[in-house]
Amino acid sequence: MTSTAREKPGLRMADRVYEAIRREILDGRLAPGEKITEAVLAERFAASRTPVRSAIVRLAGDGFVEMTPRSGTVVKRRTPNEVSDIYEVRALLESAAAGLAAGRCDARDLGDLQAIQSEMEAATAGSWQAEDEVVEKVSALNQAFHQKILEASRNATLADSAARLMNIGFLINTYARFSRPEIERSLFEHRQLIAALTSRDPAWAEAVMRAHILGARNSLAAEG
Amino acid sequence: MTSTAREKPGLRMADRVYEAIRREILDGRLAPGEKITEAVLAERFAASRTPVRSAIVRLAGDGFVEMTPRSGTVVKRRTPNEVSDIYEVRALLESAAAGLAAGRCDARDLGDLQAIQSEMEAATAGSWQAEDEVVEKVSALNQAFHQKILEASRNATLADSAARLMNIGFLINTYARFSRPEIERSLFEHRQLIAALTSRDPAWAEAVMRAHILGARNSLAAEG
DNA sequence: CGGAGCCTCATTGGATACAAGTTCAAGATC
DNA sequence: GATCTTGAACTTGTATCCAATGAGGCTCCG
Repeated sequence: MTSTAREKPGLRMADRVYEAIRREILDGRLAPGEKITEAVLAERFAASRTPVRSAIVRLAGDGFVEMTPRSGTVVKRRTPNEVSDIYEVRALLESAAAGLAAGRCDARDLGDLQAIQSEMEAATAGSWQAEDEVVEKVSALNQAFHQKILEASRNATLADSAARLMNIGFLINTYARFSRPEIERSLFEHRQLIAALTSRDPAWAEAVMRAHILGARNSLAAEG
Repeated sequence: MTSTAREKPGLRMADRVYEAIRREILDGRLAPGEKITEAVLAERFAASRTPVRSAIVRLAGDGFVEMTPRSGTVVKRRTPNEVSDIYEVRALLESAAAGLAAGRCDARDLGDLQAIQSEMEAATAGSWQAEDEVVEKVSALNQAFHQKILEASRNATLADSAARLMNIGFLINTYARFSRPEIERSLFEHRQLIAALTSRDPAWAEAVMRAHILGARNSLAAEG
């Protein structure tokens, strides 16, 4: 897996820094184009430059930042075209994953997916929460849903390639992607996806997933 | 780009070490499962542990090695199934790239491809060379050919994802993939690919590329 | 007043020193 | 005899230190 670290969370400073910087980028607290200086981050996380440096190297490998040899590191900018390209490749990979999953998933997978779906619907229905919390929760569950399907494809390489792109894609305008109408659409399409997987229909699953992702791309292009 | 460094090649020790280790893995001089110790590599490359460590972190990100927190690093093993999975995803990505390239490539791209093809045929025809040299040359040209088509797809994300897999895939049994009959088949299919691109036929290009890669997977499974 | 060259300074890259954890083996105990 | 314990050496992870280089500002000249 590319970026899931489930080891004891207090041990490697480099990992904590990696996650922290990644979160700051995803949250927009580190804006695209912004310069990153190792010493500043080191002080912010109460660490030395060594683990910060290691984290930055990893982030560069994941495509979050860009290191230029002796000049410095900046958060990578992405043009609308690049974003569109990312979604295109995601559509390709994840639709293939959905098709495979339709032929390979078991009852447990389907149960997990249904559980995620239920939680997502509950989170959406809960109108007492602040909209920000809803968006955050939905975003996390959405990611879990897609991840689960990738797993169910039983092709680790495919899952990893797609997960990489998912992570990068999520740094763009989460709020536009999860406005209320978008959430409704997402819920509907996820239901379809579960139906397709349950009925073991690869072509259907593939098509729904492709439509799901390309639809997201389109709404992103319209609003972003 | 993931792993192309075209800056002045004497400046960053970390990059030189990265390339060196990567080559050793691709050449099989570092075997899958073998343990990597930073101090050893540091001495071998006349460097300190710092750049070696940086290189290892990058290699882990690229999927060449596996770091376990305080235990050590080993060259990643791949089961035949994983290899098959890699080829499956490559087929998916590169066939899509070929399809896009058919609609987007220009005369310059086609010229470059033709040049690579000619060089490859020349290398094959030259029977005075040692077989090892032929294989090495053909392997490099083959990689260049595929890379060129990825470029011509004009989708950097797609190109990067596929290139990543290509690099990983090439560490497996280069010699089986480039036995004489395989080279002949490769040359033939590359010719078809150029024809499809030249006639701007996306469906054809896509199909040929898919057949090309899945064929390679099959012959690899048969011999490896 | 504007531009080119130099110079200082901030920042990155590498080396070394140190701390902490893991593995492996030898020994003791059941 | 097998297993658990304990200890020592090795290896990784982090901190600090030093060198080298790119960037920005300042001055001097046109």
